[in-house]
Amino acid sequence: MVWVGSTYAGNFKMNISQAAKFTGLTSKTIRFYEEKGIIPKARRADNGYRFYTEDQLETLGFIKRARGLGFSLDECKKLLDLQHNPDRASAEVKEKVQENLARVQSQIEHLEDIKSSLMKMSKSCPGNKGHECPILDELCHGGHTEVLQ
Amino acid sequence: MVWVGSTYAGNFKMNISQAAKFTGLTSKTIRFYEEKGIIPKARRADNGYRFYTEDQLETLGFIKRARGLGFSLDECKKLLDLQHNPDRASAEVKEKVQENLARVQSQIEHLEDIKSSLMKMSKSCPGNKGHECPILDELCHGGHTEVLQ
DNA sequence: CCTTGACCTTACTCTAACTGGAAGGATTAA
DNA sequence: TTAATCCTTCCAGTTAGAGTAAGGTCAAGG
Repeated sequence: MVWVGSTYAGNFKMNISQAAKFTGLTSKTIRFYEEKGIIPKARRADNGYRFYTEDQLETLGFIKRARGLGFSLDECKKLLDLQHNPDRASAEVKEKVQENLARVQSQIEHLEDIKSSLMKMSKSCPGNKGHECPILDELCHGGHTEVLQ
Repeated sequence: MVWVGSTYAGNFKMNISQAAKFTGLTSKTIRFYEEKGIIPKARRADNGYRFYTEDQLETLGFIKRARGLGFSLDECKKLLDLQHNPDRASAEVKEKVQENLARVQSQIEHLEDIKSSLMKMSKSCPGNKGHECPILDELCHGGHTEVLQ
């Protein structure tokens, strides 16, 4: 068998920790993806160890990048399915991206609301050794800087 | 016993679903907070039902509002402890708020990075019936719009 | 040949903050 | 009486892994 770095006959195999290092995932995470059916079951060497070829590494990298863009594992799976489907339309992919974009945008807006409430609170509080605290007062009795859920 | 709305002798009692309606929580959530030790165990009526007095309702409202501002349950507990501690300094409370603010801010920044990557991707894709898809290409092979973790 | 350390395997538990459901008892209205 | 709606407890599931334990494998050094 040919391992890392070598390019014998254009193919190579990595064991799980090498694949982890290569993709930026952890061994645990790779096994977890397999168990959850996000990726197909890895092939095994004679000793029972998993090994990964170029294609599998590409798939793992795909997931790593999609996760980094805020896609759920479920969505990663759907994106992978589109990637492996030659009859896909780019519109389907774009739609997933835009759904995600909308969700990210609404999370940002929610956090911005929270941020402005927290800033108001922070400004209202002397932040000294005294016991009086407008922050606690507001948390206790409610106020108009409250964030609507 | 005097129930909702009534103010007999300045005290009243609510059962769990009334307390839930009043605070905007759910009965399940209130029980959960009790089980987790975020709030003290509720007193029980003769039939075993929990009931809540004005003070308890205030505490529940406190948590509801603090949660809405992005504090974890653990932090809510700490804020409640400060609220019940007459020797607190407002500086301690303000510190919690500022920690939370910093976390919220960094979440916003992370999401903004993701958002801009997603927008670039979306623009690069024709979004038609064709199979060619720059989004999938980038997820597959990595690109410079990648979000650094 | 033996040991040591670094791998690999599976299987189990834990996290946050709930939500949903099942099974059984209590209360209330018709 | 009966039905609907409460209440109780307990158990399982959610997301995306991380942590730990017990045991098998492998390569290097003495």
